[in-house]
Amino acid sequence: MRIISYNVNGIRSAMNKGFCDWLSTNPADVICLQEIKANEADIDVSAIQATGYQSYFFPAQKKGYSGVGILTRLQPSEVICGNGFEQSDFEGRVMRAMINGIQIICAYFPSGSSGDDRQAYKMQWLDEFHSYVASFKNQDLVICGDYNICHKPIDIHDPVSNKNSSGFLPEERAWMDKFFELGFTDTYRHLNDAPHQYSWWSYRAGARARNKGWRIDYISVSTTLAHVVQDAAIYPDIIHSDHCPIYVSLK
DNA sequence: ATGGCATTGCAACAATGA
Repeated sequence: MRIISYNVNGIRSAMNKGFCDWLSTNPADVICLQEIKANEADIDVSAIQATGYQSYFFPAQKKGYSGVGILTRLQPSEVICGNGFEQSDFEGRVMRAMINGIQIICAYFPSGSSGDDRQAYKMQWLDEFHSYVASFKNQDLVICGDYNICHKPIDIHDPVSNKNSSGFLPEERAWMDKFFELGFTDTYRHLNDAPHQYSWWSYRAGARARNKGWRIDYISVSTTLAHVVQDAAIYPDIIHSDHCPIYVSLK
């Protein structure tokens, strides 16, 4: 099974930049989307379906904000919106689909960049998400998403000047350690130790052209699944968003 | 330390993002 995670920064904006042409190339069997920033009624779903994907969306209650979605060429046996935490579900941050016997979770972790209150909420959300994934005892999980955290210095272009930046704070990086220790594997790092590999770049100051980025998007799998990870990739040349798609293929 | 850029809602800028 081939899986992609992609923060599209507004699915309508991405569709205006050729997102469906890219879908038509059949880039994966399942595509987890974050930051759709739209209600389903405002999305041209027929244009997506014409590329061969079924679509499921979980928008935020707040119009034009956050929201996640799953596009799939395979029939899910179950699709669940939300993870049971009130604020997270109000903001449309987590959904999951059971596909070919694997629980695929799509998550848009909060940003803490807009102020102390949002950073505090991010830390609360991380605690909640940890208990959510821990509740799937003995099940194989694939956790796709925009984690909004760089795990290690290799995952950010300038670890020194960003040492106090939300997304690279010690407590956030410690959460990533704890998350992986719970029994998950970072599929990209499992296969690749190359530096300068990023999935998000600021729109400002030509950051993307200069590859001044952050690796904040991940596809994690239950460590019991690590042996079936065939390939993992980042696609920085696919440009419909300030993030790029990331990819994994499972045997 | 600051600002820089983009999407969206809603019709002028405000909110948000990392």
